[in-house]
Amino acid sequence: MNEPVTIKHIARQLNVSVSTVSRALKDHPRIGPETKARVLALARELGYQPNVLSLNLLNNRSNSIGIIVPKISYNFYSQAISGIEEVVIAAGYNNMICQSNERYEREVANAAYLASHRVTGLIVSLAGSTQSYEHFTGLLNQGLPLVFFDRVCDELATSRVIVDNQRAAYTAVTHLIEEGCRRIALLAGPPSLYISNQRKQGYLDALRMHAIPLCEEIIGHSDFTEAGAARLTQQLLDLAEPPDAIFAVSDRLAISTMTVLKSRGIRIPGEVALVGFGNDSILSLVSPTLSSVDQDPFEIGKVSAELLLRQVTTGAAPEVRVIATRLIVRESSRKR
Amino acid sequence: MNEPVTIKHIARQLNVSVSTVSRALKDHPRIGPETKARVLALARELGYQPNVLSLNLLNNRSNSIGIIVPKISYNFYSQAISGIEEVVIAAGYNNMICQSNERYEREVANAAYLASHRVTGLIVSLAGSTQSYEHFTGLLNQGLPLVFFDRVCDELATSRVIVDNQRAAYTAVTHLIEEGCRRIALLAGPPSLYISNQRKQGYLDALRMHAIPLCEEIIGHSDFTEAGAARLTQQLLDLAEPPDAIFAVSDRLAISTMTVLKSRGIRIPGEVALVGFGNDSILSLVSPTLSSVDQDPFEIGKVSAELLLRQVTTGAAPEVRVIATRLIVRESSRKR
DNA sequence: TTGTAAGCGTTATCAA
DNA sequence: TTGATAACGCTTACAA
Repeated sequence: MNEPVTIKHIARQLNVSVSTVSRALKDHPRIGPETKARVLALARELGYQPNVLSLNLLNNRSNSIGIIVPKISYNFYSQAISGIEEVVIAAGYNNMICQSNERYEREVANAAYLASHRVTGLIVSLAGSTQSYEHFTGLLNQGLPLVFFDRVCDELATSRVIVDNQRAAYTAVTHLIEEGCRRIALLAGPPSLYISNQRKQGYLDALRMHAIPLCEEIIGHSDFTEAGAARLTQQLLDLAEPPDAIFAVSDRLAISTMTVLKSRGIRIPGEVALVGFGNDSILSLVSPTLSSVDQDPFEIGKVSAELLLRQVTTGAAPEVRVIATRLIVRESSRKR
Repeated sequence: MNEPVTIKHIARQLNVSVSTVSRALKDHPRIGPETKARVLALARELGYQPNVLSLNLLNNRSNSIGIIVPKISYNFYSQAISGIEEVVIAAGYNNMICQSNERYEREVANAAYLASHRVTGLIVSLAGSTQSYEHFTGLLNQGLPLVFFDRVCDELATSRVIVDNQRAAYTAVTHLIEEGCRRIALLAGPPSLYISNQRKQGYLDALRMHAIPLCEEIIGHSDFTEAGAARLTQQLLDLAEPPDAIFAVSDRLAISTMTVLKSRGIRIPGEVALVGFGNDSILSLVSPTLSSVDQDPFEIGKVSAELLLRQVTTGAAPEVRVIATRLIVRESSRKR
């Protein structure tokens, strides 16, 4: 039960003051070379580790970046986190990862937790149920740098890293139209989320551009959960006139949809074509392989971290970055 | 840029001392009801949030549990983390999640980072490359409660949450034998890892029990990466006498193996049967669906957290828990 | 070159 | 019932 070594221990053993020890350890100029050597030697011998808590208290600021994502188990987010991590660690910071589990209350708690730890900045993707942003406005007013990615908040003047959701959705739906689909259902996300609306807008654009009449009954808003997607899919299939294609605004929804389609013996893409969003690594392994919009989550994470660190170190203004997407066509939507 | 409110601000505004404010906020008995009301009112109005850093420094202990896993993107670990989180949050703690990325150096850095934040305890699954444990022995000697799960260290006297790897592997290999396979390859993990050896032992047991001769050339040790598994699979298939089944000690390895088999046009399970370990949610979606050993990662996480918290609160002794597994037979190993 | 002392935000102890 | 003070580990003017 040897308790942690502090500079006090070192000072006492060496019969010098704590400030001398501090200076020796910090490469301070005004210190005798011999004293310095003695301190460093003993510090090493005792396995001295600076107490981060006290340093953070002193600076009123920790050396960590806070990350809040809906769920780390979502492939997209764990990859984005890896991207963030690469940049953050190279810059000498650490990161504190939190998941909201898609719940607003957890997101609020996470934000408070990270703020109370005086993180250097915050990188956030919103929970599906989040509809108000006071838990962030307060922090912004305190001057805490904040970067949203993927599920961003467009009401706050922060950096944002997004893909061109509207264009990507437009491309995906146009692809379905070109494959001959005419009754294309949309499996959307919660209307409260910006990206959800953007993707829906792209869907609407594509229909309009190709003079396909809009039909509200084949547009379903999910809560981004598998269960919700499955329920909506069942409803779509039970319609008098079921769709001949489904565009799901996330891969998890698409997978859930696929499971339902298969369980009802519906051929993909023969009877119903399917396109997802996110290009999860799973998609090329399932059968049929699933078409999707590739978003490069690792890159999105990296850029998010870069924007945040730039804001921290150079005081740069918030910035919006749009990352390129591309449609990956696989079996689930190839009808000819 | 309004800076965080402290008890000093409140004290000054109310013309009382900081200790009075502290007492009011902490429901201390010796405080005038009127003063208390005034303090609470102002604290609420100003949006006072206690400074966690100073509290942690004072107690030399944070209110968080540290978690180190090889990769949060591995389905097994993100689910285990969710299990841990459920218990930890219900008990009023937070958690700090770190990933070693399978690298020993990151694991050491993570351990130091979490220790320096004076986490209440540590829940760890080892990196594939970890072969020495000094980064943990020091912390143990400082009295930091430590629980290993999944990839545990059997050289340290800590709590451990594992499955009966040897028995599970035995069952899986026996299943392959019963399906008629006679030349069963083992795709093992790094020999430095305890679980890797346990699973290998189960494999050996099964062969011996069924009088199947052991053949060293069809036993390959991977580093738990997809690339490594793919390389080993290629080698196995290039043998003069390739295997008629492969038992991979992790689902990621199995998936990688499956990809190679498919790319070479080898029928599963017709020519080569395949069984994985972990029962990743992906397995029922791939084609053919993959047999695997189910480990219940959520439960493993929960139990790990429970053991840790018990140790923290009641000073209970370290304990080893074995979680039940079951073999899930799917298409990839069903030959009749 | 080294030491003293204040301070970061909070709580606990002691005194008033 | 309240206030002053020390302490947690560390850094940094300022003094010596």
